[in-house]
Amino acid sequence: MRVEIEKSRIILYEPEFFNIKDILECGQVFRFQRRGEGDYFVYSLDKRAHVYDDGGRTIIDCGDGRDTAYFYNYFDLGTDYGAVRGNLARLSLDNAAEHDFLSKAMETGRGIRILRQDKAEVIISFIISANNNIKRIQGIIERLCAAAGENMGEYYAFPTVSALAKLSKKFYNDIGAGYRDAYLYETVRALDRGFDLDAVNNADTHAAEKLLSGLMGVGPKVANCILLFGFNKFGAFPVDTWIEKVFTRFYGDIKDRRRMQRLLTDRYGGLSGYAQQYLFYYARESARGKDDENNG
DNA sequence: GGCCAGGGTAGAA
DNA sequence: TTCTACCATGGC
Repeated sequence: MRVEIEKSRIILYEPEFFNIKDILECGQVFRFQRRGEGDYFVYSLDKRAHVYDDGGRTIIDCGDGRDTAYFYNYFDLGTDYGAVRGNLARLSLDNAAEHDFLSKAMETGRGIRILRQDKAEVIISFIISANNNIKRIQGIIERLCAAAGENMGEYYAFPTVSALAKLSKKFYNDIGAGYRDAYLYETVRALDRGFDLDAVNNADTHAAEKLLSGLMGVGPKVANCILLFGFNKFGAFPVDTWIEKVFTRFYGDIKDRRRMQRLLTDRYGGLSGYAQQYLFYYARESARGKDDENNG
């Protein structure tokens, strides 16, 4: 993929492993808006990019040019996904059924890239995500931004940690967070008091998971999401209800999520996070397909 | 209208 | 260390 960087735009020519729908709708990020086919706004912290397909090109319009480098890093444009996918495919060769399934998943999610998101934004977002559905998660985050984020004119920024720390537990309840209100209230205060994100960053995946678990509302699954999407530790493998469904197809007798995670990370090692995203997206998209069949 | 959603916590065993 | 009850809310 040829990447051309202008002042305020990044242009991708014939992108084989960049598809904005796959990237945004694979569940790693909640702040985006679909404008049409292959045409999205995506928001990160106080920034916004307009990403759209234009013939054989994809344009990433970063606004006024201040944020071009930010979004180059955000979309992780330096990583060679061809190489990642090749290596990943080899890791499941000893299990034909799983290999076949992962191959289909990688084809369905051909354009997925794992974003490099802001750590605090990911922590807050995935605490909200627990035992929740994506539509509702998006609504809660939207109300959070509108109420506590800076007004950027056409949209609201994600609130800063210090702004969040001024909010009451009742506030989180009022925006619809349900019983996660206390988790958000406590964790925001911990972050504001200087919870050591660098220590998490410098730790290996397992130690980092333990550190994050010290935050209220962060259990094994949410911690792995934070590690993958916020710290880009690719040895992480979040096991959620969708991964559970996939897993049961191949290892039906194992019910425990921690054991599933261990088995999968043993197989996929430092590429676990990539495998997880392909599998999650494929599982969800297939379920959507079935719904469409049932409804029509 | 009941089941489910990118589960976690606290307390018990 | 593992098991269980409980948790708010809205999408579908």
